[in-house]
Amino acid sequence: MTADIARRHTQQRQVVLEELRKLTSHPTAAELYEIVRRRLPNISLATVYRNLEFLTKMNVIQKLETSGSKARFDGDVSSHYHVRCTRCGRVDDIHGLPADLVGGEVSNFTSYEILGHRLEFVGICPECGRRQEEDDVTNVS
Amino acid sequence: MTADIARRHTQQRQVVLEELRKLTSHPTAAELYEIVRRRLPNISLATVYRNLEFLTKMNVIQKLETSGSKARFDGDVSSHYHVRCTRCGRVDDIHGLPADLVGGEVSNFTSYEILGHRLEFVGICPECGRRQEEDDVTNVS
DNA sequence: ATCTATGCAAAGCTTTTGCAATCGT
DNA sequence: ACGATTGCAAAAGCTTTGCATAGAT
Repeated sequence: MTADIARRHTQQRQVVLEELRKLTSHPTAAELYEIVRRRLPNISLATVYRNLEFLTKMNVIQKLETSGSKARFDGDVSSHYHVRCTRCGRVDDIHGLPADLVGGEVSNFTSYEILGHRLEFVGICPECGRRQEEDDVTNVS
Repeated sequence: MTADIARRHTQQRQVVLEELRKLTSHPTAAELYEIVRRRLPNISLATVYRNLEFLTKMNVIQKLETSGSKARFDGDVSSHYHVRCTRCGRVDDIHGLPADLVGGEVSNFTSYEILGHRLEFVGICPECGRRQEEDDVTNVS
């Protein structure tokens, strides 16, 4: 059932995929490039972009383009939602939440043929929340 | 309750707002620029961007940045969801759907402090759907 | 041998910014 | 008069693309 991952099985494509799968941080192309570079110092950013696009089309990874100016990538293609921190931009998975959170009643309110939806939560990550509290204490004057 | 729209009440800002409010098409900055240009031929794209940003901050309009590479703008700030056509990129409002479609149960599944969510539906707009059917007929060979 | 994939550099596209001039108050 | 706003052009930031070379099957 797994899509065949590559027409040409190159080291670059393999390493891009492996490193992405090691991460739960949903990196941008540039972030992943820096990581992959530790194993393949001569790889180019363009190759990372091309492989990320290719793997997305093959449905081996997924591209998260809900908001923000940079696309982020997720090595986990199972359907799940994400939270984005409004302070630091970090993106995390939300596990356990039903993937069909948004019902089919939508079709009654539009003339579009609904194929799906994109949902992303926004909030403050624990780290930024903690930093906030520290600042609050520090700023008492 | 309306935020005061402008510190300086310029013609450019006024026309940008008026033209945006006439549209239900959620134009991009460049699209709106072309429209505004019909009334103010010398306006610059930068001014359109600056005013869209300003009006967004004033909460007079809203910026839709759910997906796609270009931001789109909505002269209607009431909270409502949108559908995006995967074929032509067009974005329409969905009216009548409860704005709190996505429940608060989310907090049980993440350590983030949840502030809100971005939800956008994707599908095929009536026009593209019709075009599809025509093509299907045409392509019978 | 063939044809995809890569690296590099350049280009593309959307958005932002520096600056001097202009306009609103 | 003062300072926000404008127009222009340049810059910035992310992503894509052309092209010759290298590499996979």
